[in-house]
Order: sequence, then structure tokens, then C-alpha cells
Amino acid sequence: MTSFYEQHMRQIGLKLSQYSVLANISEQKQTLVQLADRLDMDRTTLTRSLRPLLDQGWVVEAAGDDARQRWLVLTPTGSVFRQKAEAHWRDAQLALESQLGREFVANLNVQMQQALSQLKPALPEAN
Amino acid sequence: MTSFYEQHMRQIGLKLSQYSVLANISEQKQTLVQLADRLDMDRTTLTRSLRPLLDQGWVVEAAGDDARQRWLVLTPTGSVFRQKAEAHWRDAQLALESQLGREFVANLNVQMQQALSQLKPALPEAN
DNA sequence: CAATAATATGTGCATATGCACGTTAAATGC
DNA sequence: GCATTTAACGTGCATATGCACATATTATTG
Repeated sequence: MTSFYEQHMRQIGLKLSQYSVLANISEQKQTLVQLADRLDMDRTTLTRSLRPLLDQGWVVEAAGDDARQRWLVLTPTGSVFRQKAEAHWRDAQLALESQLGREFVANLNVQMQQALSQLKPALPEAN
Repeated sequence: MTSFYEQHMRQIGLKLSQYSVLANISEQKQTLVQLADRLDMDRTTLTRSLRPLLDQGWVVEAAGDDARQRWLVLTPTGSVFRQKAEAHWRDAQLALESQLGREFVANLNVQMQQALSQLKPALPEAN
């Protein structure tokens, strides 16, 4: 399934993980750790997925009162690109649904969410 | 979920992928490609997962009439170890079921199988 | 039967990922 | 107010994976 999405996102030069980040940054500023928590991904992996988005100017880092933190903000350019990316994401979604059935995919999403929330507390090495 | 199984298999020094191979070799000889197909995994990844099993003497390579092929066979020692490994696998399965519910896991298995079989023909880059 | 195609396999290389460690800065304890 | 602990972050290193390529062997075709 991921390779399905990868194929579609490649058309605009994004890895799936990069889209995932872009889609969750939005305009409200967040810290790296906050974002990593939200995405259920490793903090250091996020650092690396983020780099290209910073290089492209879609995301910028802003300093706050706490000098350790780096606030991440989606730029206007990033916002425009994000909309474009979302269209491709929806294409992928539709293509996937045409293979598996709309309900099948919807069910799977619910179940994966459920599995994640129930398994996460049981894993000591959880992100 | 994989990390769940990894934890349990680590107790007998196996990676999940290695167990997966061991569990599917059985005593009937197969080629690398046949086994890779059965496991839906990349041929070259299988080569590498197999190495430790060969080193431990749980699997041996036998030559046949076709000099290109290497027939893979589970040894008696391997068979004994496999049974031990299967016990740990079942432990992991039970632990997982205790977290998610027995039916939930069963359903997931069915759905994953279904998704795989329906998606695979649609992917040009499928293994 | 020679030339070409197909098959079975290993290996180099690039990439994604997570953990251990280091560094800087804030918070807390006494 | 200084010492210690905690927090936020980057980076080195190890590993798993898949693709591209190389090699050897069998099949096919003219």
C-alpha cells in the first residue's frame, strides 16, 4: 500500500514520508518533538524527512523564547505546494480504493488507528 | 506489531524475517525463487535472511540437475529448532491477541491477505 | 551447432530507519 | 547562586531493504 502512494507522490518529487510531514505541519507552529509525536514517528527520522522541505522553503524554523526549541512553520509557498500535493494524495487514495473497495480501505484505517493506540502503551521502545 | 514479534523472537536469537523463512522452508526442498514467491519477499533479501540459517546448519543447500539452482532443505537440527521457534511465535501471537483481541487479529490477517492478493497484480514493481 | 535469450543466483550501492551519544540550554534543588 | 537534572535537538553508526548489475548455466531459435 505504501508503494502505491509512493508512486503517486513521486510525480511531484515527494517521498511518502515527506508528504506525511507536509500534511501535518499546517500553519500552526509546532516543535519537532510535538510533530514527531503527532506523526508517531521517530524524532530523528523526522529531522531527516524535514530537511528537503526546509531546503525547498516550504517550511521554516523560527526561534522562540526557549533557545533549544525550533518552531516549525509552513510558509505560504509551502501552503500552495501542500494543496498540490494533497490532490495527488487523493488520487492515490482513489486509485487504492478502486483496487480494494472504498469500505475496505475505510475499515482498515479505523482498525490501524485502533491497533496503534492499543499497542503503543504496551511497547517500551515506542517513539 | 512487527516489533511485538521481534521482541519475542529475540529471546531465541532470531529476527522476525529469519523466523519467517524458517517457518516456510519445511522439509520439502525449494529453490530460492520459489521460497521468495511464497513469502512475498524480495529474492535478494531472502538471500541475506537465509545466510545465518545456513551458518547455523538449520538449512542446507543441495545441488540438483540444474546447476544454477540451489535446493534449500531444512535439516533435522533445523526442524528441532523450528519447533522451539514456533512456540515463541505462538507466545507472541497470544500476547498480541491479549492486547488487541483474538477476533481483531484474525480479521486483520484475513484482510491483509486479501489486500495483498488484490494489490499485487496492480503493482509493476511487485516482487 | 552456434548465437541469442532466458533463468537462477550473488553483490555493490543507495536509502530509510532507529538507537546511542554528544551538545546546548533551561529547570530544579539545595 | 551554583550544581545537577531534564529537555530539545543533531549526528554517527548499524542494519534492513530493494534495485541495478554481474555471472554462470540452461533453453531456444535460426
